[in-house]
Amino acid sequence: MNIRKIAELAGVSVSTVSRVLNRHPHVSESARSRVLQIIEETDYSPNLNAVQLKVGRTRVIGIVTPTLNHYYLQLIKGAANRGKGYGYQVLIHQTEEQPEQEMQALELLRRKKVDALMILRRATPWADIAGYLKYGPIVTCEPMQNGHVPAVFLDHYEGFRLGLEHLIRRGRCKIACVVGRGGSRNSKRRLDAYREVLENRGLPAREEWIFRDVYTAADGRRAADRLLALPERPDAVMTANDLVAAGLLAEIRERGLRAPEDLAVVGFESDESGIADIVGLTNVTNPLDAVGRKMFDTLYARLKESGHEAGKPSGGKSKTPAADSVKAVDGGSAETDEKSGASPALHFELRVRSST
Amino acid sequence: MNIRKIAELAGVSVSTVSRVLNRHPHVSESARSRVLQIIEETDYSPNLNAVQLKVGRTRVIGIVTPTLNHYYLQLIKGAANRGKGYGYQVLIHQTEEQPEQEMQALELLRRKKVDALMILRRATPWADIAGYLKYGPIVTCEPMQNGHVPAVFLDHYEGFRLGLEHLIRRGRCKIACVVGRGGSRNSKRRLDAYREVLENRGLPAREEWIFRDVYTAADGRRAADRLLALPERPDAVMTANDLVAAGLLAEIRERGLRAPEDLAVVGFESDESGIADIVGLTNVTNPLDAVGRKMFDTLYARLKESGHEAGKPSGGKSKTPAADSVKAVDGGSAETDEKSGASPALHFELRVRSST
DNA sequence: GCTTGACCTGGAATGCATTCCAGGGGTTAG
DNA sequence: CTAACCCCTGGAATGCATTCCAGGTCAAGC
Repeated sequence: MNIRKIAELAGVSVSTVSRVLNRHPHVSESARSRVLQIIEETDYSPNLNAVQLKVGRTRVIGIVTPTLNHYYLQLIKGAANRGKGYGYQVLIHQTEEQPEQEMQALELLRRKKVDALMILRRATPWADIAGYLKYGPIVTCEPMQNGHVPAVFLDHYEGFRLGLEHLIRRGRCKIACVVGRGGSRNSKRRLDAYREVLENRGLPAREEWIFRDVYTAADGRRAADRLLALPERPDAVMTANDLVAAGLLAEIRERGLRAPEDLAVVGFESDESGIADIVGLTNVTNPLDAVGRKMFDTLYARLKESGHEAGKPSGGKSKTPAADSVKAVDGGSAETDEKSGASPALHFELRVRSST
Repeated sequence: MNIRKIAELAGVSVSTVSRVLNRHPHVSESARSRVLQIIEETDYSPNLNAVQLKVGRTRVIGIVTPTLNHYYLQLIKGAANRGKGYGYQVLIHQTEEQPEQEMQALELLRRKKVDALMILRRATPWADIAGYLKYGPIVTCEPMQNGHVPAVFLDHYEGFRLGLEHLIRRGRCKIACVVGRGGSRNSKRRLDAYREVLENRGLPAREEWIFRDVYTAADGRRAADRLLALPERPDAVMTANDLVAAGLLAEIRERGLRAPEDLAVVGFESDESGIADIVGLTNVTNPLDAVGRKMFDTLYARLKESGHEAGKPSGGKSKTPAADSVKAVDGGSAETDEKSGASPALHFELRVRSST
C-alpha cells in the first residue's frame, strides 16, 4: 500500500493525496474526505524512509555515549525529553571509547541517518570530529580543546566551591578532597577550587589531603582508610561524586565514627541518583539533565537556522528553553571562529542539598 | 554527491558503482579501483535513507520504555549490546505510559522507521499491539495475558524462592515480605512464593507480615517503621527490590538495631545497581541485561526467518546466543497459536549474592 | 466584457540507491 | 565449429513520497 495506490483508489493524483497527508491548503473538501476515507479503509501510513529521503531530514538525533550507565543516562534523558517536545527521537550509539565506533557514529550523520549528533564523550581528536560539522550540527558536553565544536557543560569549579563553602559555614576547617581522573579538565577545575577557596578563607589545603583516582564506592572505602590513618585527620571531605561519597560514609560508619559529626562528607551528583537519600548524604546537585536539555537546544537552534526545521514546537507542555542553569558555548564554525584556544568558563547554578 | 555522480566521474554505470559499494562479484579490477578512487576523492558515502527505502530494512530496533530509569536501562543496555553485535542500533521511545505515545511507537514499526519493536512496558491492550505484528516482530518483557505477543521475562517466584531459602538456611524463621504493585503478576508470583515456600518448610507466613505497595527507599523506611512496631517482630524481610531493601536497612540501623543480626534483609535486583555493595545488602540478582539480550535474540530470530536479515553476525567477539539464564516464550502468530490463555512458567537461573 | 487572482488539481521531476534483465565478449567443452 | 557458460557492464524499473510548475475553473473588480 503506497501513495500511488491511494491516489488511484480515491480517483485523484498523488499530489492531492500528499497534500491531504501534509495538511496543505488548496484541497477541496470532497477530495480531502475521499482520500481520508480510502486511507482509513486501506489502513495506509506513509513510508517514513521515503519521506526522509525526500525531505532530507529524519527527526532523529544520534547520541554517542561510551556506555550506558547512570551518569550518561541523565544526560540522555534530559536530551530525549526535551527532544520529544520537538518531535525528535534519539538513537543510541555506544562506542566503548573506541575510535572506530565513534567514526561509525559520525558516519550516521553524514549518511543522513540522524539529523544531528550529541557526543557525550569522545576518544577521537577534535579535529576529526570538526570535519563532520559540515554534515550537520554536533554538540558535546566536554570542554573542548579548540572552539570548533559547540559544547555545553558545567564548570566543576563552581560545584566544588559551593560544597566547600557549605562545609566552611558549618565550621569545618580541615577539609580533604577526593577526585577522579587526575588529568581531566574537570578534576583540574575541582582542585583549583579546592586550593583557591580554602586559601581565600585562610584554611589549609594540604597536598596529603588530596586523594586522586577515586571512582567507585570501593575506591571510596579505600580512600576513607587512608584518610582516617593520617596523623592529622581532616574533619570533612569534599568528593567528586555520590558513589564515592557513599563508600566513604559506609567505611567511616563501620569504623564506629559518626558522620557528619566526626567527619562530614559532601557529594557531587545529579539529583536522581537516589543514593544520597539512602545513605543520608549532603551533596551538590549537578543538573545533568539540564545539561542534556541544553545540548538538545543547541542542536535544535542549529537545525533551525540551517532551515532544517520548520520551527514549530509541538505539544502543549514543552517548557520554553529560556532560563536554564547551564549555558552553552557556541563553538562557531571551523572557519569563522579561530580565536579561542581553550573554552571559556561557564556560568550556571547549582545548589547544596542536605539530606537530614 | 550521489551514486549517479560517482558513476559519471568514474565513467561507469550506477550499477557498477552499486556493485562496488556492496562488494558484489563480477566487477573488473580496473572498474573497481576507478570507482573506489572517485569515492575517495569525492568523499562520498551512500545515503542511508535511500538504501533503507530500497531494501526495506533499517537495522534499527525501537525500544518502547515508559521512562529512562535504572531498571529499564538494564534491559536497554542488554538489548543494545547484543544488537550491536549484529549491526543493529536502538531508537529509544519514551511513552510515560501514555497509550497515544505507545501508538506512535507502534506506528514507527508500520512506517518502517524501525525493523522491530521491544516493548518494556505497555498501557495499550495486548490486542491492539498484536495488530501490529503483521508489520514486524514485537517482543515484550511482561507476562502477557494471551499468547499472541512473544515475551521474555523471568519468573519472580524463583527469585523469591531463592531469597527465602537463603534466609531459612541462615536459621531465620519469622520472615516478612515486602512487594510493590499489588495487582501485578510479578507481585502475585512473589506472594505465591512467599506463602508456598514458607508453608513447605513449616514456617508461618502471616498476612500482617506482608507489606504491599512499597516502591521507593522512603517507602522502605516506612515499612520498617511498621514492621518494627509489630507485636511479634519478624527476624528477616524478603523485598522486591534493592532500593526498598536499602531503605529498610537504613531505618533499622538508625534505630540502633543491627542488620543482619537483628533483622536480615534480602533484596532482589539486577547486578549493576551498586546499592547493594554500598549498604552491605544481600540480594538475589536479577539478570535484567540477560533478559534484554534474550529479547533482542527473539526479535532477531524473527527477522531472520522472515528473510529480513542476511543472518551474518558481524565482529569477532559476539557471544553465541546459546545458553542463557532466561528463556523466551514464543507467542506464535496470532493465527497459529490460540491455545495459551496465560503465559507458562519460565525457567531461569538466578543466584544469591551476599555482600560481606 | 475582460483582466486578475484565488483556488484546486494533475503531471513530472526529484531525492538516491538496488536489482533484475539483457547483452557483449571471451573461453571452454563437446 | 558451435553450443554453453562465465564474467562484466549498462539500462531501466523500482522502492515511495514531496514539490515545483503549469493549467484549468470560477468569481470579483474595472
